[in-house]
Amino acid sequence: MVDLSASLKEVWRILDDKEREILRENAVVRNFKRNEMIYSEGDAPTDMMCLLKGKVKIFKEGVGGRSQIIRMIKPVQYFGYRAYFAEEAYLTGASAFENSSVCLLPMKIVVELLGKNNKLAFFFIKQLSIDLGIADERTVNLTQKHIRGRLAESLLFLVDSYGLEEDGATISIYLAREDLANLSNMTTSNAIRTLSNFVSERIITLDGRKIKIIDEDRLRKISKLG
Amino acid sequence: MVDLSASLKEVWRILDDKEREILRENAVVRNFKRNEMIYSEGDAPTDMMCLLKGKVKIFKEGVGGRSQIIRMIKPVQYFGYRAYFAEEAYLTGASAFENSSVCLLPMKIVVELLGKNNKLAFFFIKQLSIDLGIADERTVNLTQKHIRGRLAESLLFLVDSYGLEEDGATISIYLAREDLANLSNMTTSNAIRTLSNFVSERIITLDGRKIKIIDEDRLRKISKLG
DNA sequence: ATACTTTTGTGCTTTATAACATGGTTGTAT
DNA sequence: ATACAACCATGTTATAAAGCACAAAAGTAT
Repeated sequence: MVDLSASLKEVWRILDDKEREILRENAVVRNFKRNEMIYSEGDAPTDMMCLLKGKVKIFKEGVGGRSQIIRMIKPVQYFGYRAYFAEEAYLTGASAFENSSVCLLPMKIVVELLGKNNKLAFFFIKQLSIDLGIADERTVNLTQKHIRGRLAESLLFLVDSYGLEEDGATISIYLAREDLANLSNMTTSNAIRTLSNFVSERIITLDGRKIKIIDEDRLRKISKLG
Repeated sequence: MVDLSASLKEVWRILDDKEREILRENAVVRNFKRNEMIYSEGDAPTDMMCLLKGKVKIFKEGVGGRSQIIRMIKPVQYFGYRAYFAEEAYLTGASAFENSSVCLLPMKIVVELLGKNNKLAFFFIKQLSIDLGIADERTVNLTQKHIRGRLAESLLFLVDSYGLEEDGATISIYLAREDLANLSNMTTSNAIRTLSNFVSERIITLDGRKIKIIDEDRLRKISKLG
């Protein structure tokens, strides 16, 4: 898993003083409440976003109202720029898992900077390339692995993305079973069921939405072998 | 569906005479036989490719030897540059469906041009953004639609990508049932079965690997409703 | 505190799809 | 022409996962 939290610093380093000034002048910080939509499928993209604080999910509504979480954002990570570059409306929606602060940068300004600063262009090319790779991997994982493998993978993904609490075992994000299901491409009942199976197998323990990883090796094996 | 066949001309237009000369000097054309691998999962990427003639599939091996076709390339389309930009090994393999001619451009040269020509950078940013959107759509389609929906979608995708023959109905690519299955995320038997169902429902007709679309509207409905 | 909604947990049933088995067909190499 | 391999077709069985029903628990609003 790539540590994308480096990206803010990275971008900042790429820019010169004048460019940083331009960004500062045009950036707006907005706060979003728990479960508030940041943008919706079909919206016209105007701004690029940088998550300063909180947690955000990017998702798509599929057939029959089932929603699929495509990726999850943590501070400090950029998102919401793909659609503008592709000259499309948003194909996904974004909403805040918890109260979040987002910095909005007008894409027009970004494109202007991009036209002058090649390093910034390389930054986006690399980021998009990494994300495309992740998406391709994800397609195969979600379609070919069985339920246990998909859930195990999601748990490991959450650990990679949001880390562990001070105890070194509890995943630092508390998701509803439904979100865990949408992340792992399964029904809520199956997420619940499979979680309890993992508990009986002493792979994890549960305390409400807190998930503690007991046997990470085993989780990795389950994730790998589908 | 985006017509990517415009991309060669597009790129060519972006470049100036000197840049075109550099490309010409460093480009190599290679021919690949039917079913020959162009690159493999795990290889280190060195060149970007442009398909001049033929048909190419990009695929990934999943768990249990099942392979998943990620995308298909037609002339004149670029491919194989993602991994280099992401600074990764190839996550996918590419092989020729039929005898194909591929033009190879060293990525080092491409990156050099990229550093000087911003329009070229924008070209890649846009292309990657479009592909990322397609990948996200695909994830949801492959995971949430039922077999009939997935197969219908694949058939429409093939029509969009490779077009129809002079009769205005026969899809201009002849795939083995297995490839159709790998494209639609199902087993070969189910691809065969579902195709015959479509025949009995007078949605398509079959003649070996030739697939004739009789009722495109119905195919679209099936694809949409999962 | 109370009622009310949402979320979680479990057992049971149904269904979609994979897996398997077998035979026919087509293509290909000798 | 013959043999052999790959591909296609179809029926049967097995199973993973969805769907449904209901109850308990937790969270939220009045």
